[in-house]
Amino acid sequence: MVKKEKKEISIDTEARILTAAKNVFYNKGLDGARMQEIADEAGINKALLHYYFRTKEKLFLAIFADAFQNFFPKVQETLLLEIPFTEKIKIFIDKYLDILIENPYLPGFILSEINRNPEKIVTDFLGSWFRPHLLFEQIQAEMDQGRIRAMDPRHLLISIVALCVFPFIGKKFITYMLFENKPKKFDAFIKKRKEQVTLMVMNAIEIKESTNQKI
Amino acid sequence: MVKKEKKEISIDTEARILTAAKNVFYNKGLDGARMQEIADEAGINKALLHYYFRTKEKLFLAIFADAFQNFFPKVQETLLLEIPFTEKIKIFIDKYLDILIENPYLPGFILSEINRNPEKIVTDFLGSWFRPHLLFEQIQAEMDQGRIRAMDPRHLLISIVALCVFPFIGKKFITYMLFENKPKKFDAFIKKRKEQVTLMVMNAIEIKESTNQKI
DNA sequence: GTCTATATGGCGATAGAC
DNA sequence: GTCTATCGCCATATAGAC
Repeated sequence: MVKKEKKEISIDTEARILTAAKNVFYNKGLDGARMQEIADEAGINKALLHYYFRTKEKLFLAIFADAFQNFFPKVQETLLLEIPFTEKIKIFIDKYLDILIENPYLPGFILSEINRNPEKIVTDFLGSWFRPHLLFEQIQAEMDQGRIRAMDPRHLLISIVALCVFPFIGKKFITYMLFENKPKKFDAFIKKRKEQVTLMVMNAIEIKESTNQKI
Repeated sequence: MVKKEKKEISIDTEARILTAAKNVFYNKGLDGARMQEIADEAGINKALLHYYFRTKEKLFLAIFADAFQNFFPKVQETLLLEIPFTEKIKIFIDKYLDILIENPYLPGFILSEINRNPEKIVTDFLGSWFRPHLLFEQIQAEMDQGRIRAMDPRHLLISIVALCVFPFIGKKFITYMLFENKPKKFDAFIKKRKEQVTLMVMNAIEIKESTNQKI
């Protein structure tokens, strides 16, 4: 099963471990993953795993931290740009979906781990720099000036994230149920999703003069 | 920790086991759950667990099947009603969110288990009766008759589900980040979400005569 | 049905040769 | 750095008394 070809010099064992661990942890989660399986997939043995990363927990943390730090900063980046609000939303959706397309299983992984113990995740990874209220203040200002529909800013944020991220969280199931279990069909579907989400969000924040809005 | 008061006649051990198992499996997942913890929470011991449900796997399946069968039929029910389309959507969102409010951790539980092995879940639980194309046909008919905006029906379905279900999937994290870790604030927020989601979806399917829609 | 005690196996982790 | 062999624990599961 595992290709065994002996290497003259093992150049990047650590990299291969990380790749293998990523695969296994993403699919099985911390509890479901087995060090043996990671070792197999990396083409080495368990002992060597422990030589590089002393414990399973530490190996997992390396994977999680990497995933987390490659994800949230990129996402937040757009939100802090000093550009008109609707432009910002459009760019955000565009970039956010690009990131997700590149890392389709990342949200499910982060989410499942966050739900294990949110406090630890937040204090260890988010504590210092995640600033939703900066965004909320801008949204609030837009509403005060009557440029977008009045609503709880949190609804808007959650809705945007939901529309973007949900298809990936349920990717396997959705692919199975709606796309004959053919990932290519799912991917094609996702490509068209940017416009759909953008349109939906723009409609949601737009103020309709003709009707009496109830909030 | 566990209240030990000896019962004269153990009336409903099985029910207590199921309740305990549900709690533990919902929070820890199949791999993370411990039979000892379930036994403790049910106020019995491990041996008795195995007396009622021979294996951990079987106990888990009992919980999962129950969750699944209490969820999907209720959801699908509304979708098959013979009523005008926009009415249907509104009722669907209303009932769907009611179900979710009563079972906030159910979607995360089902989702994580589905992603473990989608084929098995689908063949064992969904195979026979889940009929998305019935809904899709109605959506298509509405679009053909020009009553709603033209789009891939799957985008619409996924968007509605996303808007409803996502806050619950990320409940712990969202509560922590946006509601000072106070579940009551999250609940209050969710109560207002029905209107938000309904409004958003209605705007999304509405045809605007004034503008040239690009799909 | 319910318990205590124990068997069995698997997994994370280490020892130690090379 | 990489391996083989093994330890020690913990979790599922069973045996058997009551």
